[in-house]
Amino acid sequence: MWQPSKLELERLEKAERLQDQGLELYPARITRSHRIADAIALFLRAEAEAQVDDDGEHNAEVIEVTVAGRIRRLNPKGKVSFAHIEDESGRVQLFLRVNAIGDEDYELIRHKLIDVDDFVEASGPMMRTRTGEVSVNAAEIRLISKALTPLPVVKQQRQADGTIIEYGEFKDTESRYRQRYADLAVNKRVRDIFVKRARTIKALRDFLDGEGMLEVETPVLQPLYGGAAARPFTTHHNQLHEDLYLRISFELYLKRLLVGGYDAVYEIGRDFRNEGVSYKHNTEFTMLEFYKAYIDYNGVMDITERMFAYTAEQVTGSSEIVYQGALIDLAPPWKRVSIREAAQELLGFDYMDYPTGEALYTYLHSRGLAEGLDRDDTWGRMIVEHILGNHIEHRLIQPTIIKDYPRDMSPFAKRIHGDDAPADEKERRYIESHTERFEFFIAGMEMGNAFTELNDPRDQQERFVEMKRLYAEEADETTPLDEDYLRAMRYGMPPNGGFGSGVDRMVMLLTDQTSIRDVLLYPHLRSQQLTEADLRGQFMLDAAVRGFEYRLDYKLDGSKRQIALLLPAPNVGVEFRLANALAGSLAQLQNLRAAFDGDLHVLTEEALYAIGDDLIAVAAADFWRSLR
RNA sequence: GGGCGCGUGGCGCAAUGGCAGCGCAGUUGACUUUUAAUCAAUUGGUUGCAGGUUCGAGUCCUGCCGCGCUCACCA
Repeated sequence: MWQPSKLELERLEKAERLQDQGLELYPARITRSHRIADAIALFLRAEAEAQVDDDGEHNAEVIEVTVAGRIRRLNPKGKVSFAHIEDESGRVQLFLRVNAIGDEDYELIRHKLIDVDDFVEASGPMMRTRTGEVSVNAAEIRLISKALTPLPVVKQQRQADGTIIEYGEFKDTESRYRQRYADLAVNKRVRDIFVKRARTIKALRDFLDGEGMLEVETPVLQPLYGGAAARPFTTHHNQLHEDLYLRISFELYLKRLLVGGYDAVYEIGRDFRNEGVSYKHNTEFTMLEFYKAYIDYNGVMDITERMFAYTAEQVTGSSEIVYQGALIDLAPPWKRVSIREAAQELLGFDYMDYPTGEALYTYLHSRGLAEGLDRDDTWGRMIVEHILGNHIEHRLIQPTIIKDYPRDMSPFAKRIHGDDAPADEKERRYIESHTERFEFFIAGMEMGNAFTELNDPRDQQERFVEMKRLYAEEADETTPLDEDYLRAMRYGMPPNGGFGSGVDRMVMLLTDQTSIRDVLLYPHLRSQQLTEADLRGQFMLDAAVRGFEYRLDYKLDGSKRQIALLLPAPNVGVEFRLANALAGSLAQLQNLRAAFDGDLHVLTEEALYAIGDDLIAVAAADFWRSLR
């Protein structure tokens, strides 16, 4: 239960005073006529169209408005005051003159019964103040929602060139994430990020719809998980007595739909992976996947390039974006190279010359490139995770498609299909051991993954088995073999190309953010340790639920290193002292609270001094019962 | 999970082991064109939690909690 701070108590008192004056603090209806930005635009237009008459006076049309918003700046003065209010569209100044709004309302402003952070509604004609700022010359002002907790203080100074300097910025990352509402309320640029996020997703939908793809929704709760290599979250359906998994990808469900007769489907939704978090990983994240029949991965590459360029244009106005100071051009065509070519180009060797894990490790080691590499890794993993992941990925700033992945890393991708079988032994081995898969990288970050999808059920079954054999020992739970998926494929699946991409990373790119947490409204954080205030609140809640009106408090007795719990209750008149307790140990306070429900015998106050910490809970429980 | 760093009034930050301070916000008063308004006075902190060393701990040590960065993990 809420324990008001000093600042909050002050505001509560103001709220009571306002109520005593007969004001409604939270009215149900307001009468806004214009968004703030629209009001300003109307005024500027009227001003521009104004005629200059014979006396040299401007005859601009009078723009009467009623605007509403949160007070973000308040400058109360003796007889004339100023406030800035803000709605989603923008900010406008209120010009508040005692003559115009009347003594009674003016007093509310002058003595700050209406505070910064409150929502108000103001009516009057638009005007310019002497310094030229467009303002509402308020004839009326009305409180429409009282803020009892003040927002973090952020002051802004607008420079002559329009830039805004902030003072006392709200920037503690933990507080910002835990109280995102306060972050958003105070930091306009944070609000802007999520506007762009919404636009990104809308642009992606528009694009894919335009490509003739059908948007579908597939299960989040799945009896089997698959389509990616990640540990899932497990949950349980009570009535069905069945364990279920939160999906780690949409892949297998979407491809079943191609069997069903749709030519192209896509889904934008949440995936959940029970893995570590990082600047580019969150436990739940937004995924985009599409599958389109009758194209291969080259076709997917074309769509990818156009989709990213289109989305960037819709969101930022240009397919050229700036990310962390680097100019990045998303317009097609992008550079397309195989992993093999990229390694040749950037690292100067052909990994096909080292065709086993052992040989490759030995070579990389001799080049000094083996740091962090596990010599027992498979050949394919060394190439993808180590060579690409550790030595190439971070260099790929401009959009780059890296294609043709080792087969054992790509269980849902078709083998490379060349026009002719190469005569050369090495090239033949290359084609046999690689698949038509590509990943693409922008700003040194993996942005997505795509294949020419495997549609041969016999081959697919083999791959499932192969994966199990290769990775069984290290997988905590081996990726399950999905028999139903194989059955679907046996009915006949059209040749198709598939695509998957993390939408959050795309938003990072388009909003110039370096952490995925800054593009998620509510990034996952560990639960907070209970604070004193929380626990007191819990006690009070218990009290309220049980119908007692009393206050619980405790303080440290410094000399004895003891804590005292004072439980004064009106009509009971008991002041109880628990000694030797806990000394602030929250865990023990919690036990104490839990014990209120216990069935325990009565102890006297004197006895409390004699007993150890653990028994304090017992005593507290008895005290509680004595009140009942 | 490993390494490094951080945690001090509502917010932003100080404090060679020696009286816990400053700015903003708040409170009271003044001010009829302010805009980080200004001026005067003023309230508010058991320094994340628990131990330890010390005459003395915000500061040093140990453990825990939380956050950030980084490494590992993420076919």
